[in-house]
Amino acid sequence: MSNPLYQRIYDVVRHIPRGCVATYGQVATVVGATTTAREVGEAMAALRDTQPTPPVPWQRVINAQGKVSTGPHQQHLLEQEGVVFNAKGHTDLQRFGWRGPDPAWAAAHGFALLNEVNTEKPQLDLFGR
DNA sequence: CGTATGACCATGC
DNA sequence: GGCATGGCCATAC
Repeated sequence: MSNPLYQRIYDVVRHIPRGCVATYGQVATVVGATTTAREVGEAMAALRDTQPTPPVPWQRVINAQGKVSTGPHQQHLLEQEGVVFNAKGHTDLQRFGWRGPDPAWAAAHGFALLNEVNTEKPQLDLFGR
């Protein structure tokens, strides 16, 4: 697509590392203030017909509930990359969730970072032990 | 330009 | 946890 907005969305998705997942909302936040999760979904849907080059790792974009939105195939692709899902199809966003783009890259291309949530999290030892 | 649509999300029950 | 609702905003017609 020559669509500028979609190109920006694809650029961001291409920066999600292997073995990580990002939510539609996260991608929307990075792309820009007016961009919504719905538009990210639209941009991903457009890939069903035409795959741009370089390819976009669309499977790494999932919904805010930690589940895939398109069916078992997407989950399978992620599992091959090392992402773990439980029996109900949920993944742990704290563990596999994307922490945001490289700050230098984001600044160079005019993208935002993922503020809020992360940074310092309380040391609740509720997983692992 | 108005309407319908959507691989979404937060909220409330 | 599931289901319904309203909001969101770019696209397609």
